[in-house]
Amino acid sequence: MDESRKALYRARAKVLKALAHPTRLWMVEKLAQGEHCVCELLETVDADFSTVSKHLSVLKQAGIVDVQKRGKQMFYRLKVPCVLDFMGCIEAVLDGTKERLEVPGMTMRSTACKRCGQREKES
Amino acid sequence: MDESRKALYRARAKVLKALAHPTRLWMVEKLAQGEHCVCELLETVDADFSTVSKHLSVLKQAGIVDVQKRGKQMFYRLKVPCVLDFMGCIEAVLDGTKERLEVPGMTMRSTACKRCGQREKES
DNA sequence: GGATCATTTGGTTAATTAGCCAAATAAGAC
DNA sequence: GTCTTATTTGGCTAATTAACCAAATGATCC
Repeated sequence: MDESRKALYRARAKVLKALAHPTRLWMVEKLAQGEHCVCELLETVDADFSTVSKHLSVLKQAGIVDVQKRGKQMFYRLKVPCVLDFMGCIEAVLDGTKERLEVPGMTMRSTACKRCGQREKES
Repeated sequence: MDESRKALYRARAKVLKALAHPTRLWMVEKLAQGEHCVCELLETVDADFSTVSKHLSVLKQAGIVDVQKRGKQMFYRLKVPCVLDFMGCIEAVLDGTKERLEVPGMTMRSTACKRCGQREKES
């Protein structure tokens, strides 16, 4: 794998990592309903002001949310709403069985793996 | 937010966290093409055998992949293929502009936030 | 049985992340 | 200008995670 490809996967992982926190997931759903200032989010979250602010900055850095200053307040909004679509699949993972349908003839494949040489090398 | 709701968000975050690593993302795509044993994945990854194994176990624990032992080998396969659908949206996040279309009338909202009391409390 | 191959587990260290507190900014309000 | 109010930044500590190495397991082969 070349370096630019690695960089791509690193970048993708970073976006997922930004989402991969319960509080941030909650905030994303909240922001999906419309923009909110930090103090509004704070109310629903039971954490320190600075903690909430840092979570938001993680989401902003990742490019998931947007922020706009108006008066004394910072208004955050969901910039890329398609992240909400992840939830359905995540639920499927959690259910753990939804996609389990074993296709009976498809399970067997080669058993060769002496130093893994006997199988086709894919990209 | 009640405890069971918190638990839900924690569970969802855990699934995302399992995906949120460049090597694991790569493996998921690889496994989307069909099952692979650990040594095959190892070849494409440039990491220690035990590191690869641990990454796979994170994915398995999260419920994203499945494993089946045949002979000496462990064959991993993607259990919930819909996680691949995340990539399109992740790319949109990375592009950072795709979904930016400002709806002009929608930006303004209340400016009231004295201790955040003046705005409706949503769930 | 012993040897070998494929993989996992345990231990260690370094790096990253989450949380809180306190201090710093920044924009009004007075 | 000073005084709030809203938010961010800078430590700090505790917890989690990633990587490697070495040892352990488990299956097959002889």
